[in-house]
Amino acid sequence: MNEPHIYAAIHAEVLDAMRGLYPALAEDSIARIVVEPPRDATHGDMATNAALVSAKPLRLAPQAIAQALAARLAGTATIREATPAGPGFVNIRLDEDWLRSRLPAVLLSGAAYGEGTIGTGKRVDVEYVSANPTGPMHVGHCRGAVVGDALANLLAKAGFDVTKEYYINDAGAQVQALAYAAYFRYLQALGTTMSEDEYALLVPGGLQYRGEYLVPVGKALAEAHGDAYALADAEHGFGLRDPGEWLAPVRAFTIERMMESIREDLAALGVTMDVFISEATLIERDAVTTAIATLDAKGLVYQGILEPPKGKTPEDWEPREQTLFRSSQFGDDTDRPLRKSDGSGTYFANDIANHADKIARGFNALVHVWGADHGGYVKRMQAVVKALSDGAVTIDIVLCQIVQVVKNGEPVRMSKRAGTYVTLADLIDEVGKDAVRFTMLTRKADAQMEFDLDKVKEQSRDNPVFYVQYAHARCRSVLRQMPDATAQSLAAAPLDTLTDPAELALLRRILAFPRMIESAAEAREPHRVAFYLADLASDFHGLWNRGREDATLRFIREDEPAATQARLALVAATASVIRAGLAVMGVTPVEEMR
RNA sequence: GGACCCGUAGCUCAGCUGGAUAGAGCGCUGCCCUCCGAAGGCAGAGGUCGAAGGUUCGAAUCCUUUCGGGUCCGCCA
Repeated sequence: MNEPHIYAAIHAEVLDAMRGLYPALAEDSIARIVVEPPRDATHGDMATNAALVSAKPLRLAPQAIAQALAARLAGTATIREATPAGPGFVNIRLDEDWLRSRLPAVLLSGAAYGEGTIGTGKRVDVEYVSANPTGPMHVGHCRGAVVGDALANLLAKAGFDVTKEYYINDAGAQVQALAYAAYFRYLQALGTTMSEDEYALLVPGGLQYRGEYLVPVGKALAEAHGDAYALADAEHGFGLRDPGEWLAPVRAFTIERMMESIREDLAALGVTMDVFISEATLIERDAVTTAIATLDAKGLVYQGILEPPKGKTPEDWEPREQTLFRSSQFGDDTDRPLRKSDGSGTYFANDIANHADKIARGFNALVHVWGADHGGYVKRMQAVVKALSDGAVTIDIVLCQIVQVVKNGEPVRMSKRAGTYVTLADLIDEVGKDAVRFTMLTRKADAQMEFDLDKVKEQSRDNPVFYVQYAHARCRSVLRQMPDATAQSLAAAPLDTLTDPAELALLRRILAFPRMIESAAEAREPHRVAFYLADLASDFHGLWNRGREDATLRFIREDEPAATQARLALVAATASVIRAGLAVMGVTPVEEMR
């Protein structure tokens, strides 16, 4: 069990002090007290708003409370100095001995450092990727995959019991069209002379998926079933047999193959799912009907007619009575249809079943990572979860904005026809899995991103992938020179020689890691890990560079074995924290730069 | 027409859920390598946080309006 991190420790001290000073202070005011790093580091290590938030309930001047609080906090073993400031802040300067004393625990906990407790006892389901199984994954899926995976890792790090989930859209018209496309490749494998365009005229919706990736599927079908699914045809050799005789098995076979390739792509990206949920299976289990019935029992389903969409009304719009869900009662703009005119469930209805299933599986919190094009879907899904769980289950939806791939300063156009379609596998081949993952996390999810293929491979200060990896490699290179130093031996080293501002800055950064994990998890923002690591790397490189001008600041000094041990402890802790952070991001640390 | 996301230094972006004099990298300017850790280092300039109102002790952050950019918008998934 980790001891509380430094912010939690000081927060507890501040609360104690406030309770001691003002026994009458209500708990809801106490709950608003925070301890944070001040924006300006010259103000100290931490600052608290305790006086500001309790001034009104106590009917006292904030400055007076700040005075009293500062007096009470100063001079403990942890706090060297507490001073009232500004409108009523109390600035806190930590005792440096205390800070140094926290380092051994970092070394000893190793990869576990930063594990938090905010998620303890909570089960969270993170659903991401969920690409339709109609073809290979492309860069458009990539950001969601990385963000979702890192977010899941982050939540696990913060103490949640996490399930990584992939929802397979294997029920609708898209996979039907996919099956027809695979069937064409099957006929080709048998030797049909029919052209794509001829075939397109024979099947509903035409030939929608013309990619080469279905060729092996067609071959496999031919190997497995011979010509049993085809019809001898004088003109082309082989032609279309009644779909009733082959469509279902061909569809199942093709989806299975597509999912295999998706799993491979994900594995190349370092993503492994815990659970795959099939939309078709939910329908077979009658989960959709059941879920709608549940909503109906709550009085949230009715027959009604929707207003036409505002603005551009579709040509063929006509008012129609439909089965609707009252999502507008939960903040959605309008109610939403549950059944198509043929009586089958809409995609939305199926997704309601999916969420009812999640809730039934006992999750306390649901998280989705979606592309920006699903933005319009957010409110209705939140409405569903609120309605089904009576507000007991939380749902957070992280929207990832578009990624623009740039090469040689030119945007790469995404076009299947022009052959400039960038698959995920291509991207990984080009820059490597680690660079892809790290780079995808160097923007917050809701900002658009440019993925510059050249920049990502660049070895310079402004490429954070390189910069962070380089810091780790430098740490490892120093440690390799002192092979006797282990985490255990370094954890026992006296640290009182660590007094240089650059050393202390690095130490403070290391000690801030658990708090960063906590707040990033709470905000569902994995990109913060990347920014933290860049800052940590910057502190480390800064210290390294100091050693260039001032030889007494080098890590290894033959004449000063004690100081060397202390610095190695700092270096080992730095490497350890970088590894812990990269682990959350799903990036493999490097031992040396090449 | 409506919904959602973004708008912060010349450029690319952070800003820890409302805190103090708004930060980083790149670029720019000026210094620093015959050698010792320069794929670099140090210092400096650069901002009415798109605009206008509002909420309060306090706003880049919350609300309203508005201007740009993006993603979408009834039985598609």
